[in-house]
Amino acid sequence: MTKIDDIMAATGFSRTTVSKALNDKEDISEKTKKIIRKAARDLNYIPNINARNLRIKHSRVIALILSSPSKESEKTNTLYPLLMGVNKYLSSHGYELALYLIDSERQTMKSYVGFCRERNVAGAILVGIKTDDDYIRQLANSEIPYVLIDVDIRNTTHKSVVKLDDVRGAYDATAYLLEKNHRHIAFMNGNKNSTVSEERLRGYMQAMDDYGVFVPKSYITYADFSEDTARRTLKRLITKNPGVTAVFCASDLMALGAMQGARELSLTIPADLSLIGYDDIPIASYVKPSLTTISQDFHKKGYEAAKLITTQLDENEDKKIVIIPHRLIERESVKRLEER
Amino acid sequence: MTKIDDIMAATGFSRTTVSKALNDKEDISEKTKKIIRKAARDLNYIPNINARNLRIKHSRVIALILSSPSKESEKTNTLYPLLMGVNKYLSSHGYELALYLIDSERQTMKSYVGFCRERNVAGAILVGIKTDDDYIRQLANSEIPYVLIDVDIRNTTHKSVVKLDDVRGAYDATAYLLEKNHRHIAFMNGNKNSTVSEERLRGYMQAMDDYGVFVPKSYITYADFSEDTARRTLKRLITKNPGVTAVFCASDLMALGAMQGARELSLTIPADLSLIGYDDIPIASYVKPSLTTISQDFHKKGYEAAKLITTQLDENEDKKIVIIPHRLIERESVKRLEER
DNA sequence: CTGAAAGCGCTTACAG
DNA sequence: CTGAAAGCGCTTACAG
Repeated sequence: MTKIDDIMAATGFSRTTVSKALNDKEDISEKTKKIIRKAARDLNYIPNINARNLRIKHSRVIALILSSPSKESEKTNTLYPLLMGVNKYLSSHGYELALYLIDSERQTMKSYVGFCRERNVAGAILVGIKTDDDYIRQLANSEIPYVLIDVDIRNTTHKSVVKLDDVRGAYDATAYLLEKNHRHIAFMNGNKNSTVSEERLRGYMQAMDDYGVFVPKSYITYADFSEDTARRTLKRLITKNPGVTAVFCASDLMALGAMQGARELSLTIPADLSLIGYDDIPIASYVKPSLTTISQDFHKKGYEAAKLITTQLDENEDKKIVIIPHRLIERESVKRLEER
Repeated sequence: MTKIDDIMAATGFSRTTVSKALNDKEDISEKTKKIIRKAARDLNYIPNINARNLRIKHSRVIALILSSPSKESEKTNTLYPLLMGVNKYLSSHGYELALYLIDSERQTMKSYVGFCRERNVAGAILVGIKTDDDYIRQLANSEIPYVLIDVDIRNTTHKSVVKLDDVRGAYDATAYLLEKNHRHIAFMNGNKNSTVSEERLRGYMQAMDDYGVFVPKSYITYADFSEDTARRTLKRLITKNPGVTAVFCASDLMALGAMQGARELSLTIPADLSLIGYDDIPIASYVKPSLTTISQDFHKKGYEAAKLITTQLDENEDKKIVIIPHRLIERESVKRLEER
């Protein structure tokens, strides 16, 4: 492994000059830089990042902290494009990525903060953490800059978040159903401790309210973003409320479970029951009937989060909230009802 | 940030002793270790990995090098479970992961070797690299230990590989079709420069041969693992060979494309044409008709690759080839033909 | 525009 | 069982 001293020996310049030339500093003449760069190339020089980071006392690495129930995320595949988005921005802006996957078996894992400190990360991106997560508070209280994806820590105005306008997204989904003349619209939500679920509930309620439709308490259910829970929840919901003509599910995976549950009740979709999802995962367009849903751009989410954290670091930009646009994808799972 | 010197000051022990105690070396008394560990905890000590790696001149980081045409892999979602598998093994064995995603726009990227050298990685896992890839040779010629997933470098016996028995997998798929009395079985392969494609072709040919079925040249097509190419390829294939009753596709994604192509030809699956895939991606069980396929365990692939590279590193174990089992999943896309 | 020197936080051969 | 000292490969204030 060649190091700076080898280039120093080869060119006759001092260690200082070699280092500065390699880093393209202003106070080195072009001529010198050329000589040194050539020598570096000839000697196949590759800088030692550990030494560099140790010396400058910070690094250009961003931690991406993913908390994912693995089984589910293998089906939804939302994290992979997100990861690609983060990587795309980072790798083209001289940053590195440190992945921290939170396993279901949490015990082996150090805290995020420990992970970040150990490797001197410059900043962190947190995704899919529940609002009641303990570590998230730790990070918020540490000196490590971070941006949140889809989460929102309460009682703190000083933060950066990348998210959808989930109130609006849920509103759009519900309004779509209402426009198709559905009135008995149930809502299958995810998890009470998740920011997106809270917002989607608000959007649903608001749309129903705007259309002057009363929402019975029993229309609102929670299935924890799980496919199988959704299947069982749907059966219970419809059995208790046979009048329901449409269900808005807060995720496509739950909509898939609901589809299965409906099948088990011998209900045809959309003839007997209309379904609308959220996310637009790949499976959504392949199921029969294909799933009408609110589409979101996971790649962009990751990309924007990476951009946000790095510009905050590099340009000392202020913390802010970035909204990723969503859009309704009309497919086959919703039926228009006759006006009464 | 507390460092070793702070613990040294707090406990009165030397830097050497503190370091050794923290690393649980044998030649430090239990009593001393206890004192030092407590101080470390109290002071919230977190070791600086950069300093450590710099000093020991190697690291416990494994590079995972993924080359993925992003659009396709968002649908197949095979890389995410693989990543989880790698991470699971590594994180529970004191190793770290450095992700290197090869973008379609290659130009910005350094070579793998450069990436690995820069951060002093202990070893690398390469997945999905074509056999004609240039960088792969570079790595093979470097001193960096590596294991390959699904690829096989020719003319080198000294290597570690994690893969399926793809000859057998393809054989099983083809034999299944033959057992269902199909005789006009076409094969839609991936890419000529991929190890898996070569093996799957061999398996297909071998099965056809074992059953004494002649294979016309025009039955063998290549669709580059792309869904849309598969769609077009199937239409061309069937138009040219209307006698074909079944197609074995070397990936589920291609089978999905073939399904679409068949639909465009007004062919019903499996009534008019039987289809079998490879991989068992999540979508396979959700399409209508659901896809009969060869299932592989991507999580295990990653896990085993990580295990292989680290045991080679730690225990100086020999290079070897690990075979991940496959299994045929019977679903709805294949029809049994009447015996003639 | 260039160079000598110090130091980032750790580990480890060596001596006792 | 413990410690003093050197050094991993870099960057950067400082001096010239």
